[in-house]
Amino acid sequence: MQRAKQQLTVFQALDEADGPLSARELWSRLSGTGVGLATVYRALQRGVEDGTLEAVEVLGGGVRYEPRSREHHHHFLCSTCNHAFDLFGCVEGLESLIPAGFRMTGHEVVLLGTCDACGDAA
Amino acid sequence: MQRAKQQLTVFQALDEADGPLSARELWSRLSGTGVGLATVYRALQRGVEDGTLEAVEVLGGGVRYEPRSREHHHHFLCSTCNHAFDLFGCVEGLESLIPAGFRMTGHEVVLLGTCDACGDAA
DNA sequence: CAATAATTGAGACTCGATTATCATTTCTCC
DNA sequence: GGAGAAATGATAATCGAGTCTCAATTATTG
Repeated sequence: MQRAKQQLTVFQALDEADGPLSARELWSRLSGTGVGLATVYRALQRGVEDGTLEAVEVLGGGVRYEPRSREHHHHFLCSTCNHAFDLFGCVEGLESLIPAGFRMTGHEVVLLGTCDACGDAA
Repeated sequence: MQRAKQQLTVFQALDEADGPLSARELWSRLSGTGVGLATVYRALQRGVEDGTLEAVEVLGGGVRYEPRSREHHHHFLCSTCNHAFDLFGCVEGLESLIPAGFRMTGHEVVLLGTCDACGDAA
């Protein structure tokens, strides 16, 4: 076995998610599998080390993780359920914001609002 | 006196800053004034309650605060000095990112890179 | 199957951010 | 100036996220 069984479970859960997940979110999705929180953290740490996972910080939810295989994208944070969803596409006009003398190496865009499910419920 | 003296000092420091500051950043700028960390937190909390301050989360630095009086803007986070700078202007194409059924109420844009001072030093 | 190495879950532990406590100082209003 | 209320600074207490430890389980190799 190349890789430990429980850690594989963690990676699968992340692959199936519609957005980046925090360690706790991931763990709660794995309740029932008996996977321990420590194992979730171990899997995440290892994934980041191998380069298969990426740690992203969306907003107010600490660090979340997602497979690095995904294309460049941004996130939508639902202020009701606090879940981060992947978005596709990007924005324009970033360069015009950069002050003189500054060098930009990356950018993050987060949209805030309510997701489909939470909007319906309201 | 409408407002306590030390708390005023805190508000002034925030007004003079070129970007949002965390409680610690603010406190370290006030070293020499004898203002205690607890007072910084008290001032920030009160400012948010009155609506004169806004708590913003940029990235990886926890919560930072800035006067609510500022125009709509975004931030540049220097990955070297970890300071957040205010940017002016905004981006285009946000609406096209929103998935069907989602409602957007706000957005955040953060540029990452190195600031003028840190770029020169390198 | 035996010996060995890797993985695992539970819980203790650490660390930093924030809040609460409390004795002291400073205002405010007479 | 004096009484009472608000503010202050130091520090203890709290809280959550993440890490570490360790005994038990599971895989690997022969």
